Amino acid sequence: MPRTTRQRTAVADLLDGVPDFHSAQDLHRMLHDRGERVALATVYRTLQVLTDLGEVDSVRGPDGELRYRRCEAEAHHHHLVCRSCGTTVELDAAAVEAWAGGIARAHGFTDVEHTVELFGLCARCGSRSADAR
Amino acid sequence: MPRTTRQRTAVADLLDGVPDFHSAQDLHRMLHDRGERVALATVYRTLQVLTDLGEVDSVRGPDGELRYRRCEAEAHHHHLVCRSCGTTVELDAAAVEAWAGGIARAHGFTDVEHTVELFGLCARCGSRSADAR
DNA sequence: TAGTTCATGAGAACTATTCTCATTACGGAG
DNA sequence: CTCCGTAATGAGAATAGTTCTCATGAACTA
Repeated sequence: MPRTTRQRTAVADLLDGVPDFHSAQDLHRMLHDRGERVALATVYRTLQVLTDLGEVDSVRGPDGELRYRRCEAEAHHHHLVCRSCGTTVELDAAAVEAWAGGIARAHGFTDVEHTVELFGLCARCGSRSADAR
Repeated sequence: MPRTTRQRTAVADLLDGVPDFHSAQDLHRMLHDRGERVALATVYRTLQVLTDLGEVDSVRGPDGELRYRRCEAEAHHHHLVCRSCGTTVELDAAAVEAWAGGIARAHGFTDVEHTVELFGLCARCGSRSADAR
């Protein structure tokens, strides 16, 4: 029985407005910049709740930090994230799903979940950093 | 110019003796139990060095903790890890590699790296937990 | 409107990992 | 075989992200 609070709403609204993945800390900063007063711990709690409800999507970046985003596709899916600017492409990876399931079954594993995330430099960031070098 | 020290050797030997993935903390504990006196920081440093040398393999578990293991396959590969007992199967995922590369290219991404890990319950642990319920 | 209970805020607490820096000890040169 | 320069170590402090505690505040419900 989740309760509708000002903070909960603020976080949800924020997520509706920003594309791509952001860390809890980032989101907290954004809320603060918007003038919303929400404690960091509350942001974490809310993100957890939303994730449990399946309304938010989370991935762990290469540095181990969790990043969240309003989930757009309904089904299970994966991401291609720009390491530099955070731009995200949602992938429908039926091929990978099938592969993962098959492999797991072949090895006698059950109750399988998988992590598949791609990180790279998007076209824009890629050309920019090429200049820098 | 890496230097061969008692600690380095101890960690390498330990890794040779244990299959499956273990956290740095676990490895440190094991060393301690073996009577080897190696500082935790040194374990971390050594694992980093070995990882850079490609002699050790690391994956980030669902909890975000890094787990290490002596790398068996030479090339880049992925894992199927039992959530319960840690048993690991090394996967040669040429199919996934190709898929990842293709997807990334299709979206204009470069310098792509990917994370693909499967977690589940191995045959043994699966049947055991079925009893428990 | 009153009361119950879930949610919040603030900061402490935790966990994993990295860093600092004084001290130790490889390993090549002589 | 010893001497030395320098990389490696130990111990604990420092970081970063995240979770927990607990007193206080605000949503629903009757």
